[in-house]
Amino acid sequence: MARSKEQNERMRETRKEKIRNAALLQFVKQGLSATRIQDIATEAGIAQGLLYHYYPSKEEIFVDLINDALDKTIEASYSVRDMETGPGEKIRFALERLVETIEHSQTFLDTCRLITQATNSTAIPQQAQVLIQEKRNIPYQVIEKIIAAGQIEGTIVAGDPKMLSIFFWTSINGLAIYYSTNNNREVKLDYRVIASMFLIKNEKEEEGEK
Amino acid sequence: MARSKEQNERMRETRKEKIRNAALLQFVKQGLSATRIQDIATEAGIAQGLLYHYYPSKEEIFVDLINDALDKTIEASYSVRDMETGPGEKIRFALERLVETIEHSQTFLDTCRLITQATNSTAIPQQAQVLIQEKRNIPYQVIEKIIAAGQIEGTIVAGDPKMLSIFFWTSINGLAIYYSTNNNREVKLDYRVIASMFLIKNEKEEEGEK
DNA sequence: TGATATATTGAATTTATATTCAATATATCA
DNA sequence: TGATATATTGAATATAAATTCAATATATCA
Repeated sequence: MARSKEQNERMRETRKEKIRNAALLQFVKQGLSATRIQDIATEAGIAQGLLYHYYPSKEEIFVDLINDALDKTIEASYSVRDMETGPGEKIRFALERLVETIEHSQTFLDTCRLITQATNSTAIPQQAQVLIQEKRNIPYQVIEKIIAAGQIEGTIVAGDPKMLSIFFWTSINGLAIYYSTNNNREVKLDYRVIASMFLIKNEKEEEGEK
Repeated sequence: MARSKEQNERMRETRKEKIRNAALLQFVKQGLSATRIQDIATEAGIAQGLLYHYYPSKEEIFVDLINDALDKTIEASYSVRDMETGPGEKIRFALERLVETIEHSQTFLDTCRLITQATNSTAIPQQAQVLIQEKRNIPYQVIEKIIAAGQIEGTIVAGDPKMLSIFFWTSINGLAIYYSTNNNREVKLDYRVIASMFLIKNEKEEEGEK
């Protein structure tokens, strides 16, 4: 016998992650189809042959990445849902954090780009399509419920919660997509502009700003 | 001599347009790289060989399509700029029309998707990259100016006009991208939700709605 | 240290797609 | 109608990328 089983497993997983990171970079820049195995291998600093010891194809890497990306957005929406505050404050806080994240986290932008890319293409693996089908709507549903609760609470504007949830996520996603190619450091984003679509204006707070 | 020159030119242009339409459909569904010449030819109902009589490559078609798409969005923003109303009303009207168009025009959704795809990929022809560089920001600048004028007029909220213009277009684009794969007919979109990010609330109008 | 399992490479092969091209069809005008 | 230019096809060829594989390197444990 040579190496211990667990040690091997760990090394293997580390290397796979290195490959996934390299692939993510390339997929986000070029898209799945335009990315060649060679591109991923070069980015990861390995020979293309080695890649096949870890993944049978670039499509399999894509499936792993899409799964991770979808889980991340679902987790983020759950952490908002589980906050110990009222629904209005949840929406305010979530938008504040999301806008901040768009400005500062390249990983978040990559995640948004990958999901948008996958959602808008039929040229992706069957497995990825299934994952999107299963998971994509969860964040929309989570926000929809918070908005409905906020309307009862009296802190969120009237209107179909489904529609408001669509506006919530499409604004954030549109912004992330834009920022991923225009890292516009001259402009500081104010999340309260987006928040004003959802939150009923509080007279006192408005006074405070002036 | 066989056929008249002009007649030939017209026929040629008609056929080229048929090919462009087929290519647009495929590019929007699969992206540039995943679309094969054969896909476009089949969609257009011709043999692949014939395609080369009209375009030297799929990349050339893509450049034509991107140019058209960019010109369309620029034209749309100019028509808003040239309206005979105050800036606040321009923004309100533009959003009303844009949301309506998202709900009803597949062509508009395709245009948004194509531009987003091109803007978010380095795997597109050099020429397309140049066109995007040159033309992409024009609609942002047009809306920025209207917003700045609206702030002076007193109908548009305070805040960096550049930032507000980014929120304007990224919200619309995010919505269009979402709608192009989720033609959610159960939900009727209300443009006033987006408008509330930009327009100062008019007490009288609000009363009217209740 | 040597036996063994796994990692790693890059060239050889396979497969997919783009591109060319010879053959044929069709439309127009004299 | 026949001469001519252009349209059209699909098979032949070229090109690019994916995949395999034999050769070699490296790490671990007895």
